[in-house]
Amino acid sequence: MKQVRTRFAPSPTGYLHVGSVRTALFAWLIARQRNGQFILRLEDTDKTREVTGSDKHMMECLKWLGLDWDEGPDDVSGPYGPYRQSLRLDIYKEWAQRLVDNGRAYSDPYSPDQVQAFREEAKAAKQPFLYREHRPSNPPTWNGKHALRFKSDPKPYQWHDEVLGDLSTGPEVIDDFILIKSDGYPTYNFAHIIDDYLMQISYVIRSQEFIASVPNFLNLYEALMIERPLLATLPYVMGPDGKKKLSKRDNAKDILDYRQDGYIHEAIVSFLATLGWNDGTVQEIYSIEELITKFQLSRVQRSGARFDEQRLNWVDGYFIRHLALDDLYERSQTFWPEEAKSADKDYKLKVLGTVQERLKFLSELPSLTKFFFSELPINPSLVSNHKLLSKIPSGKLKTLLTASRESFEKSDFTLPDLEQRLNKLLESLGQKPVVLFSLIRIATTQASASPALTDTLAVLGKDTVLHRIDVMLASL
RNA sequence: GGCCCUGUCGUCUAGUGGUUUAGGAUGUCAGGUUCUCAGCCUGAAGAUCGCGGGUUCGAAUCCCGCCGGGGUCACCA
Repeated sequence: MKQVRTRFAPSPTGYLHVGSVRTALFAWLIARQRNGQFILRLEDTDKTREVTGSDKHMMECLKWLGLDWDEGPDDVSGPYGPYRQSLRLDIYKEWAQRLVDNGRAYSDPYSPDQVQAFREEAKAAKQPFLYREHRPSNPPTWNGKHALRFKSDPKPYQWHDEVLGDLSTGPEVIDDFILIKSDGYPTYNFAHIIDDYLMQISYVIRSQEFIASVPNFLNLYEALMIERPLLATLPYVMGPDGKKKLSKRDNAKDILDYRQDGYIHEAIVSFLATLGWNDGTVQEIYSIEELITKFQLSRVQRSGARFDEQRLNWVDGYFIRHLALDDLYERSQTFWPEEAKSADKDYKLKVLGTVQERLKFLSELPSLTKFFFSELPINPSLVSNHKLLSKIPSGKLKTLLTASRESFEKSDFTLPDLEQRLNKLLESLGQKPVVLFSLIRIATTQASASPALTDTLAVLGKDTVLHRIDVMLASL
């Protein structure tokens, strides 16, 4: 059986967003589940759109997600290199020359303005524009100054797509597209065909915008007399409006921004995989290993899926909750609040344990844990805005806090002891938890929300708790 | 305008003629978990399966027509 080889072939014009990464992920999964190779190729044939450094940025993104490639540009390399199209111009010229020699390519004698005039003519007549209707009878010899066009052979096509199923089109969609631009660079339409063939790609997995060009590609494969790979067309990832595909122009985030925000890369992968794919069971969360064994192109959705960041947040929270504490600690290194710099690992681990199930992503860490590391200024509005505490006179609040302090002073600050003391205080002071616990929470954290009170007190420790209650008492 | 793709709860989806009074998840709301936020548990609301015909004892599922959405018709990929 033929070796499975898939590729991801971005144009280095910016960054990778949810849509592009999902395409890469699906291609990577196919390669990994069949012990094949995953190839990274840079399609840098449009020098005007290229963004310096975006190649490195994209590679960094793929690496973060764990989408490693077996062959690719720079230090990775491989037997079919180079893996940057701009370094392969001689190869394209050679293949183009073959087409010229066979009478299947010709020089375009028209200026861009003239072609544009043809196009507008067609548009005015509400007809699709077909260059071949203007095919010159005696084109000049190809000298590298003119664009080189494919001499197409219009005919109907039927083909199978791994995702969309059986597809067909008529001869009216076949046209003489440009192979080599007048600047000497090949077009995508030509270069990717040659490269996929030479790099022995067995599956071309790409997004939907290319579907209309497939018949032309099929025509070119025939003219080149080369075997074509299997084709799989992925639906779009849609933007928030649900109508247009997600694009950099709207609000599509750079995937690396999610790293910045403290998302777990496995969560991004699981979320992306289930955006337009499911295995037919009710499973919602997948490890990378599970995806490798379970993924199937035939179960990829045919319609576009909207990118829902709320769902991503749920998936990410799920992953965070299920991480071993040590693992979570390792991943949280760069997200701690400034005040935590001097804290030791044991203390941080305890703090992390109390907020693990509350985190959606790691950049929430500072706001959730700040009070564990520094004494915050007394905020009177926490009491005055509280629906019950605000109705209690400050003298009474003082009494409650003082009694609590006395009890805490005798505590060993273990969880069972704190719990027992709190229960006794509720009883002896005749207070409801909502009153007493809120008061103690505010006194010790200067926050309206915190982890469970006993956990919070135990982590803060006796000295801190007593001191903060004293400060609070003085302010009442 | 031609061609191609597509259309199930707000969102992601299950579903390929009958076990479906259309299931799950998320999101929303309510109750519970000694207090808050989150989590967890329980429950609720939420889809005339784009619309109209037809086939059939029976259709989200098959056929026809229509409508909506998207893509493409670049010397961009």
